[in-house]
Amino acid sequence: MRLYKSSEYAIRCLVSMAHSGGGVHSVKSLSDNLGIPYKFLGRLMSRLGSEGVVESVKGKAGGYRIVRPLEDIRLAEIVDIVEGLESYERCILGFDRCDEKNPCPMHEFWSGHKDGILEMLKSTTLAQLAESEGKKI
Amino acid sequence: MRLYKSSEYAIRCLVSMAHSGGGVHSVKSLSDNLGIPYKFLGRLMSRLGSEGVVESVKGKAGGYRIVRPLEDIRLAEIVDIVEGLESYERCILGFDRCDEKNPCPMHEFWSGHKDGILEMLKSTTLAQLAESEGKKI
DNA sequence: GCAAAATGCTACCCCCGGGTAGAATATAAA
DNA sequence: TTTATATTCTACCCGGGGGTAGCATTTTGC
Ligand code: SF4
Ligand code: SF4
Repeated sequence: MRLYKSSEYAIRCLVSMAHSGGGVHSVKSLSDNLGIPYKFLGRLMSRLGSEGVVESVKGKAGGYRIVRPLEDIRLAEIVDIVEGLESYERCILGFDRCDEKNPCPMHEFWSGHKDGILEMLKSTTLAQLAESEGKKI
Repeated sequence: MRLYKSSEYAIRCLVSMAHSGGGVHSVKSLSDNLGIPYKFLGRLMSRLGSEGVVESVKGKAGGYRIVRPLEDIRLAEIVDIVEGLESYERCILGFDRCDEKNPCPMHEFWSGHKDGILEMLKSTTLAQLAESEGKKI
């Protein structure tokens, strides 16, 4: 019942970058500041780069930079890239092919929360998260 | 963002047993009816037996039987036995030591849903789930 | 008593998320 | 041009959830 660590890392990383302006951040500095394993974060950022969320700057003083507008990057997109959204679109019990006509006994208890969480991921943008100055990342 | 398969199996299995009366159910029949791997379910039921949720009946025509009152068995207890509740008591981002004074930027978005889900697990009993006749398990 | 049918137990296997290591490559600064 | 600093790529290890196999044990029904 939690995001994969990769998703957590990606979100914290992007929020941190957005928070401190649109400059270039090296994986090394991000790794140190956020306490994320260096090599692991490197591979993760590379992935986000190939998906067009960030842009890589090679060579000395290089790193990664967010290119798209912050208002345009939603949590759901990040989670989808890193771990996929399948788990968030179906039920906590993992059943396939569920609808209102053929629910399991838990449906009425679970359905609302599931939809709420997915909606939260889909509606929250990096811009919103970056606004919260002073809060921990 | 879902229960472990073990938790799903345990819940479906217990609901099925509760649904069809308080008799003895063999692992074989449960495995066939619910489509759960036989050996895997056997080990899982053994676990539930040692935790006092069900009782094992050995020998021919043996199996497992729910002993405690259905109103007394809550989903949270089952999940706790099978996979632990730690993941449901902390946040979707996996941070430690969070409080209202030192929130991360996602807190206001996430906190309500997290509490709601845990509360749902804690308040839902097997008796409630067993009531829903005709619904799929 | 004996065989059938059930649980109980141990030892494996596979997959994948998480993490590490190292070398190759690119590039800006000195 | 050299060098330091960065990304990039591949390969590997580890732990745990999920799953399988086999055999021992228990007890009922014949
Ligand atoms: S709670 Fe609803 S969505 Fe989940 S398995 Fe049951 S019927 Fe399907
Ligand atoms: S959302 Fe709240 S509980 Fe979760 S990491 Fe942020 S501050 Fe902590």
